[in-house]
Amino acid sequence: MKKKVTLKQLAKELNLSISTVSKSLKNDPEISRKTIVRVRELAKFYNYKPNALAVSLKSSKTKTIGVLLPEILNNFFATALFGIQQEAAKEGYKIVTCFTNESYQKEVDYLETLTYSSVDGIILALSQETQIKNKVSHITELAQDNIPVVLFDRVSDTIQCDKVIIDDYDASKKAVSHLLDSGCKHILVISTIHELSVGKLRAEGAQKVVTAYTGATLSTIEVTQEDEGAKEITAFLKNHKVDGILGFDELSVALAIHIVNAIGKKIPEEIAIIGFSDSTLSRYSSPKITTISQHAEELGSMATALLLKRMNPDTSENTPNFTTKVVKTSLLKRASTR
Amino acid sequence: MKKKVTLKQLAKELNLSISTVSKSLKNDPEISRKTIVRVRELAKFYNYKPNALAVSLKSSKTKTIGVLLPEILNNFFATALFGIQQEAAKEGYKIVTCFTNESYQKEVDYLETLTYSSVDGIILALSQETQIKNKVSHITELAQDNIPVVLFDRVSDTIQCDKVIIDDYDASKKAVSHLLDSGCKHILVISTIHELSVGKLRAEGAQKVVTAYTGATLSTIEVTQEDEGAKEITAFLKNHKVDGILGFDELSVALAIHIVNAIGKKIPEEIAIIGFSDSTLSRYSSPKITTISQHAEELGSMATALLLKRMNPDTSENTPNFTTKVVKTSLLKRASTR
DNA sequence: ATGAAAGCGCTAACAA
DNA sequence: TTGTTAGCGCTTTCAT
Repeated sequence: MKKKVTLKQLAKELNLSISTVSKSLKNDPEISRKTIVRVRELAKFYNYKPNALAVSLKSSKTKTIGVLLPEILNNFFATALFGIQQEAAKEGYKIVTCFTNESYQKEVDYLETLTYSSVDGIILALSQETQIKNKVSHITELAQDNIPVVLFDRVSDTIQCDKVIIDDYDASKKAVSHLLDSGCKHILVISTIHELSVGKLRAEGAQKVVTAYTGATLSTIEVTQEDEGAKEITAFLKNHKVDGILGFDELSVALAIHIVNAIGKKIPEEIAIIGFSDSTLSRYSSPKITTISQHAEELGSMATALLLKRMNPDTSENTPNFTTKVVKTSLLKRASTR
Repeated sequence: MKKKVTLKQLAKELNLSISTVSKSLKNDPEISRKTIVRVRELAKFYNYKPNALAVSLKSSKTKTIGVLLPEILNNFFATALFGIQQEAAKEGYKIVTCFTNESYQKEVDYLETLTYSSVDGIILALSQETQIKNKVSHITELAQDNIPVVLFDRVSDTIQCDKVIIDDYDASKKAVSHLLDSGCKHILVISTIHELSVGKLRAEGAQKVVTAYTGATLSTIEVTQEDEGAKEITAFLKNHKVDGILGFDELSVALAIHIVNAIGKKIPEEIAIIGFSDSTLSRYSSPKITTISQHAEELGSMATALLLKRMNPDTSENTPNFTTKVVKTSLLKRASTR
């Protein structure tokens, strides 16, 4: 069994003191060239790596970021996570990830676990339950522990911190405008996220555009339970004229596609579909689904970059105020809209 | 700014020694009831939590599991990750996750990062490049560092460790049998994972069944580049009689669905489709796609359970030999097959 | 029943 | 140029 080599062992073998060895490995100029070379050679021979735990204990830095996501079985968050991990790795940071399953209590518990296992900072998208309850003291308290937080996508005005969001309101306007411009008169919005900040913004944006166009009707179906929602949508499509559907989230889009196909309506001739989720489903459906691209990976990497800057501030400048970065979405025109 | 409380501070405030405080918090019987109560009360008052770093340094345990995945934008691995995190959390373990993007070098690098930041164990699915090169010394060497590893899904015979896999060979037989039983005569297999262990096993299984049925033809298209693959599949379907398709992976299934729809063939009447991936695409396609369920979440949680057992062996028993758990897949019959 | 002291592996101020 | 020492926060053995 290969034991991990420590400074102590190197020092002993070289007949030097521990501190000399430590300094040599840092190329400290106060150590002689000759000694440095000797030390580094032996260190390389043994493949010495400093014990990260000891370094962390000493420095109170762990080079670890805590990531708290509402769910992972969701293209958006999975993609964001990917962006986070990639960006973190660039700077030598690791990520510890937990999933709250949209539960407030889990969010509280995991946050505690993360802070007490000493992550240097936290990236977080609020759980649905947290947004509904609007209880965020578990997050604001992090400031007292001096742990920087970056919120992304699911944010809260009550929390003072750096944030990265998309332009939900505008994106939704963009989507509805696209439908109307292509001749849709009767738009149906489907949402499973009406309780979320992003869902509300999207609803407002959609309504805004429709109101501006006289004569147009905006109906909304808020889905809470998948089966019931599916029935409701099916019934609605049978009993109302609908020629365009906007799905606010992955599940809504999936339901829309499935049901429109099931009742035998042609996409986009009879019903156009546009969605907020760029999942495999959207990309490989027939026709391919027009999508608002949320740039999830960029969202993740921007959140990480912000956090890294907050954790390692430029000594030259004074601490900048909290910013909210808004990532512009783009309309990925595909075949499900005219 | 709230500072984290330490034993030292508690001791000072209580006029006790650090060790007494430490023992009290552990309910050490050699400490008087009265003292224990006093200590615990003050600890609760300050919401004392032991510094995880210090504990880890002392105990050489971090309560952290390193997880190395080939990719995350993939329903299978995302689901497995979910299972891993859930199971780990049950025992108070955190997970540090990295994505190799199927790259050997990244796998090597991340593995080094993980081991030197002292994870207690590692859960890993080999990258594609690693399986092709069959270079696994970076993994076998972990044994020398006494870091237990559990491989899942993408495994290697060269590596001696606990493993969790699915019955790829049987699953594939099951899938092909299902197609043949329902009347398919000309089956096309599509695979983007022909270089992977799992892909090879699935290929063997499929071939086996077809060989057993005289007269049936098994054709295979191995897709390396998506666009070219799509063309190849399209051409093949035009020039050959195909009445059943088996997709070995998420992309293959997606391509199959998309192309069959695009060329206007009816599913399942003209072409039946069955796949190995239970993504949103499969579940919300019209018709819904018959799928081999890989029980990804269970795979993840089993891998974690195995690792936990290996890291915290029962003192009563002697160390068990390495095991390979095989998770039985099941056929999720849906509407894309007859 | 309580405390002193050593040590996990490292850094850094200070001494020599 | 090199070494000594103290200390990060905790556990644990061994006094008292």
